[in-house]
Amino acid sequence: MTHPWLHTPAAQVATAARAMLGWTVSANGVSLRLTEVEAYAGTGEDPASHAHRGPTPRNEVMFGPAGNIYVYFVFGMHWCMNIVCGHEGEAAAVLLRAGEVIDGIEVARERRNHPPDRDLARGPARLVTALGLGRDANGTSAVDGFGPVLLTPPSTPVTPALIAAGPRVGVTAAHDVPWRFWLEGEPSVSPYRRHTPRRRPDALTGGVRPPLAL
DNA sequence: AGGGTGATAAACT
DNA sequence: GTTTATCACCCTA
Repeated sequence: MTHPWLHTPAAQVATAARAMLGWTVSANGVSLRLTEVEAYAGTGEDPASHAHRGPTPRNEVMFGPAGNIYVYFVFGMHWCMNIVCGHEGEAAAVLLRAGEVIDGIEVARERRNHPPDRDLARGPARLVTALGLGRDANGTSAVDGFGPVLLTPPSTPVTPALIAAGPRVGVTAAHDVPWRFWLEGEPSVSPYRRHTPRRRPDALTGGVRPPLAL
């Protein structure tokens, strides 16, 4: 079995996520070694998951076969990608948060407008940009060889002692669930950022607000 | 090193 | 109308 996590039930998506560290993602002439991922479970189980409230047009791919890619659009400008896990009909996915470029680095540098190398795929939206992907990859397979993306096992397995876990980045709900996994000591791992509530701009009234009572 | 914030649009209530 | 699984850039140290 070359892709053991493909047959892992959705309830064990965290195990699947750990198992994906060190794997290679290739697309459009760039290959990355995954250094950071996050697990998201399904309906009713994980308030931070897009599938928490059941199927919608956006998240329907999460309910499909494992190995497919779920791409979503956030903050009006960024694309992020997941690998779907769990059996068909269950919703679970692993968000690809960061990777180390191991092939096609010149292409990646151009796509990302020449940042420091460790930032090329440091963060989920940067990772998608470095791979030259977007909306079109949604629903394609990362394992059958016919889609734009190919996910392949590491040549040398990850050292288990290097795997660290902690809370997921930027999520509003379930911010204590330690379902973010990364490889300790990798420069490409994104810095942890807790969700910061944003105050909306004051409407019409000129922005006068009463002093905050502490 | 770390914290604040503007940009910007689709999904959801 | 509100929220958002982010990033780049600017500010204080």
